[in-house]
Amino acid sequence: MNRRSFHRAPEGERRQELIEATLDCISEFGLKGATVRQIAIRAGVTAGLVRHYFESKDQMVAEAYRAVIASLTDKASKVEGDPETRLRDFIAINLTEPVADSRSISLWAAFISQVRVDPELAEIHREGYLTFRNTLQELLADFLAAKGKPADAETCRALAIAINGLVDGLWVEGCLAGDLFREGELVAIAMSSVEALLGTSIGTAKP
Amino acid sequence: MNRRSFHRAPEGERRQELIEATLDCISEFGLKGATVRQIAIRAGVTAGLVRHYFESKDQMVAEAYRAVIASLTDKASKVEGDPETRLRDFIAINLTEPVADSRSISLWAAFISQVRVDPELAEIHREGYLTFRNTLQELLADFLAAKGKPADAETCRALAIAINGLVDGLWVEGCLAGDLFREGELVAIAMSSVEALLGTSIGTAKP
DNA sequence: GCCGCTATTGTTCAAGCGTATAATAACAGG
DNA sequence: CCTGTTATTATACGCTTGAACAATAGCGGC
Repeated sequence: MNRRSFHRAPEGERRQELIEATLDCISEFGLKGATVRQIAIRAGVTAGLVRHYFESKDQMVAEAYRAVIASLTDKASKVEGDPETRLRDFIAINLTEPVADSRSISLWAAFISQVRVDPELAEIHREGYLTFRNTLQELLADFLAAKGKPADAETCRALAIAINGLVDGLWVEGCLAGDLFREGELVAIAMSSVEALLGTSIGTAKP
Repeated sequence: MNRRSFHRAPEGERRQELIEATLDCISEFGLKGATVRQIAIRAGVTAGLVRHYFESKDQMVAEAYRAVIASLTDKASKVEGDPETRLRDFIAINLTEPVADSRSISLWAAFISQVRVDPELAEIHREGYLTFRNTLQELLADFLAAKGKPADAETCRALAIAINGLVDGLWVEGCLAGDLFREGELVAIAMSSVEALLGTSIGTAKP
């Protein structure tokens, strides 16, 4: 019986490949369909190797969750330009691909459904949520200041909670039923809604 | 070896008990922790009985999902009174217990994570979502008409999408991190946000 | 060019899974 | 009180799972 040939992956690369394969399996087959064997097949290795890189399957899943959070928040946290542009980009990024697609929400939901079961996942979630909301809150404070609008901390907090909710909710709607909306419709609705909430144009008015 | 005594449950009751036990297990242990044996223990019966009531475990899970959707939408769809009161109650119901709690979102997320895997669950979800949004859209149309505000179908559609997103998003925030908000804070934020979106008071102004 | 290290393979194991089936306890009707 | 029906239990089966382990192939240092 011939042992199949194999090549050694460069430092750290295998780890990343395994995490990516884990996410592929979770999004395609669900959490319970993401078995060690299935993940190994997807990554093009054998099951035994998983245990060489991760102490347990649970640990690998937790790391995979961190990767999901990062992929969902990285781009939006790096917006640049003047406050108005940053706010607009923040909203648009979160409601268009690749952040808003069915794979993303499958992964997000799979992990959210486990936060009650696994305290480590709960901690990862809370940290990601607060980071996201605080980014938004600073964005809003900068924007309102630039517009010469009064914006005490309490007002900014309430607006950040509301707009965070709005964006998250529209993100869910779009991910789950993208075909029910016209191209760009969700982004347009989000923009005009945020304008209504802030009582100010954010530069999206039609000519 | 003594066979344990048992009693026959009234017609249909067992079915309901099994579905409830299924939901308990999913919320406590996750989808993969909700095994036939665990569910049977929770329901106080033996595993074999499950197959007497359901053709397969998958079928039972699908029925359990229907029960979740119903529990999340039933109360809000039965609001009564004048349009303003109905709109206010609709919002408040969705953002307070028992609709908004950590068990609800665990269940919701567990099923959402499977809509890509199981077409039957996807169908159940879509139906529930559209029903919910249409209820809200009619609520808005009635409310705006009562206020003497112009409200063509397209405007109502956009408002329903936005407010649905807002309520869903705040629901998620509240379910996952209820301790980060003050008592009634999310409802208050939702009310003032909806007022801003509609450009009208909905009777929540402070004296 | 050999040697040691380790990344990778292939195999095995006990536990738990969903399902199938036979035995039996409870109940309804005559 | 007996009898037929069926809801329920108990047990078994084949399969998959996460994990453990020994064997080995590839690679860096000498």
